[in-house]
Amino acid sequence: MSNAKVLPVLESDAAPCCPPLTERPLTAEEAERAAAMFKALGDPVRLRLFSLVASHAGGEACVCDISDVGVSQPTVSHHLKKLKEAGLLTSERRGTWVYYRVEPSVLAAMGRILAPARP
Amino acid sequence: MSNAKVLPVLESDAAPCCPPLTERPLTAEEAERAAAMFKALGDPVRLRLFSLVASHAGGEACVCDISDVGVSQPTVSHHLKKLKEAGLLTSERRGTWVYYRVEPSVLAAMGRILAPARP
DNA sequence: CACCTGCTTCGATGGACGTCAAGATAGACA
DNA sequence: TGTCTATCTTGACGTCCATCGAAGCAGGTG
Repeated sequence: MSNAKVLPVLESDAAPCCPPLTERPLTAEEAERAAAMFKALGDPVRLRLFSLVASHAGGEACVCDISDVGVSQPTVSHHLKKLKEAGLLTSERRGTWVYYRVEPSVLAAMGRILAPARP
Repeated sequence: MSNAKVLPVLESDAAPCCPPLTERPLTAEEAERAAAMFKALGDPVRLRLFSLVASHAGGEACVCDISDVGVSQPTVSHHLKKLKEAGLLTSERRGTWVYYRVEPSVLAAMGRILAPARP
């Protein structure tokens, strides 16, 4: 199942990152890139924020929708910035509120990296 | 050593940790468990070690096969222990050498979490 | 039995990270 | 235009983590 629809939206480390972990040993450079994405999801608050945005209707959510993750709003903003820097989210200001959206290509790339050897 | 620190990821390989991120917002408990696995792969050295074991013939490799990741051997052992605590690897001593093997169920669970939305 | 090799554990250090409080900025409404 | 709400940024603090050197333990080999 080759879903090779890679959007060239992101400038840096996005979709064509790495082969599946079960295929070949990653090089140091590949591991650095992939580990940055995994590290972005390695925090419970960030993972929860990401799932909140990813599961929202239309794939986008504003900060006003996320206010019950257990941390203060500046911390939420900080984590959203981290996710945006990792290429997992994109932000857009529509008037008063800022909407965050998931980057489906990056999600697919991470899933491909974790694909088991024999599907 | 004490087995009391093993994360509840491996309690039963039939129970996946969490639903896909794109389906529902994760609860705090689910996010805690899933983030522990992602954090284990959030380090370049660990990710490289994991891919070395996962891509090895038969899905197992001994520490003697991994000696070019750029860190000292104690550090390699430290990271392998972390991966083992996260439930991603299992170790077995066969004579002189210790062999590490991947846990395919956990790999599949992580891939399922990252599965893109399937319309 | 003694030595040697391979792997783990211990203690310490330096850097990175998560968290919050306070200030700054952008848009909306009267 | 002025003010108010909502969000982002900055600075600081405490904690966790990766890394290393040295010591400890297990197993094989002479």
